Amino acid sequence: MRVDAQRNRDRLVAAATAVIAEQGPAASLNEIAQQAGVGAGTLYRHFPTRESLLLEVFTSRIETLCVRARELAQIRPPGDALAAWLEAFLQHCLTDRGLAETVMKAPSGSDPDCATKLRTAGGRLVARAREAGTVRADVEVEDILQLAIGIALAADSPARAERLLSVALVGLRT
Amino acid sequence: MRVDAQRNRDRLVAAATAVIAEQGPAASLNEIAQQAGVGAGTLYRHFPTRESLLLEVFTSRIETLCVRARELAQIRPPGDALAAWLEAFLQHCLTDRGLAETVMKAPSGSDPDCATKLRTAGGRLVARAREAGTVRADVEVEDILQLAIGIALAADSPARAERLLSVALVGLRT
DNA sequence: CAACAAGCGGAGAATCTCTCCGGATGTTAC
DNA sequence: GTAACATCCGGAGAGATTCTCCGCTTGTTG
Repeated sequence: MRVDAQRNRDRLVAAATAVIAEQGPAASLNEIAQQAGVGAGTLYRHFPTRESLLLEVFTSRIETLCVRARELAQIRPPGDALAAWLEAFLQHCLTDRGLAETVMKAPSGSDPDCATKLRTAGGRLVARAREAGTVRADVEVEDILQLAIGIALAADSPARAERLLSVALVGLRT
Repeated sequence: MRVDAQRNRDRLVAAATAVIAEQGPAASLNEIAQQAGVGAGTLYRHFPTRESLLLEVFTSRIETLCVRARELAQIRPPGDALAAWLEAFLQHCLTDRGLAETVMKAPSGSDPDCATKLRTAGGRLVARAREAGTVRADVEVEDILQLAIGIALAADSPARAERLLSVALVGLRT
């Protein structure tokens, strides 16, 4: 990749991060391009869809969560680790409005595919908890993630989101 | 209200119902107005926001659910009635893409305020179940509705949605 | 049936997404 | 260094959409 292309890409992600933090994930792509000092065409060349841009913006969050999953797996028993990780995931979703939606709608075939990484990281925790007999065996990995995403999407306050997650966790236990 | 105004309103709702069934809840309002044989201004006079139109479109669904809540309250024990009603709610959300979102975002102050009716109807079932000691006492009415809405929003298939609801119901029991 | 109020329509302003291609700018081979 | 090439850029503009505004039409009422 040419250096100017890389620089523009970086600028776009930085501008998108700022604008989205301010206006939410439905912010104008035009404005993002302008803020980045770049033409609209450049934006669309680097990020063909809005989702691909959002995914890039949320990359650092997602990777933080992946790391957290590994940490928790080491310092906590399976059941606790899963619960703590879901809570962290929820926290991030509530902070960055749009993260949950982005992860939900993410296509599974894109290249950096952060959403898939997140699923894998969470999946390990779930698998471990299931082997340890802490969570129901008839529940798939994807179930648990979707439940967390749904809670993040529908809850109208952080307090409620946490309560709903705790309810869901009770339901997940054996 | 003048009779022509009423007629136009009816036409708009009919057209919106058809177009939304075909294109989803993000359908063009222009097209809905055109389909109704009415100017765009007329649409916006009757329904200032997209949400208000969607709410009207989903009115019959919502009222069906309110009726169902009353029926279930009579023929089933409290816990079962609530579970069955939530399942019915989920069914409707999965059928009419956009119902869940509409109910979620509905302003609580509008006049026919179907969303509030739905909350009241569901609320009675929840209250009854709580009095009977079937559901946890520390869970509010709104919690349960938001949980169901979240599941409807995030689930990627009807089968998964039902499984998630069953998990949630376990968590809600005392 | 006149006078008034209520409602209508659709042109148009403002905004947004997304495309296209002439021209500018890195990169590479010599 | 520089010529030749591939890559990338910019932003005008097409097309779509939301929403407003106001002159004109149509019901309603006494």
